[in-house]
Amino acid sequence: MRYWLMKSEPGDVSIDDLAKLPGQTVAWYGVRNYQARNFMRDQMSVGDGVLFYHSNCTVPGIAGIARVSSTAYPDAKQFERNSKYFDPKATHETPRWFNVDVQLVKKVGLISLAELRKHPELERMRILQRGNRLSITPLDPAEWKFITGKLAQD
DNA sequence: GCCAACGTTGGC
DNA sequence: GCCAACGTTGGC
Repeated sequence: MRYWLMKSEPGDVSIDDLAKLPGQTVAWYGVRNYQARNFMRDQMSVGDGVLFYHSNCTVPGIAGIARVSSTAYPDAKQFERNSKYFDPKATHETPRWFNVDVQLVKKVGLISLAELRKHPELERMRILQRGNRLSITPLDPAEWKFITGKLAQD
């Protein structure tokens, strides 16, 4: 059992968008960074905990709790010629990009980035490090417990 | 919209 | 394999 923070731009898929999808589940397509891809492909298991993070928006922060609901499989968008995620070097025989499915567990009151920064317990989180841009980052179990137990409000 | 930080690309 | 140029991310 591992824990992850996964960024989504609410203009693309917000927590409310996720809540409306069939099964409240979304294919986490479009990751085009090898480190983030490897986390999904090599380390994620069904049931892993996910903090759903809103990035690149008015108030960035954690918007909900979710879970990994599939193992990794080839990202369909890499094969779609008219998609912005199309990759001409990817083939069905040797796909380059993978994604898991993510299912909503519950929406929480937004835990802003500013709020996260207030807690010394969280100071080692990747998301709080200067220059961090990785869209998927692992969380320590203690960080997961602190955030879901102490900061998350229904 | 700015811009610092970082990842990727491609010429050599 | 180096590294300059370029593109992207994402907070502010």
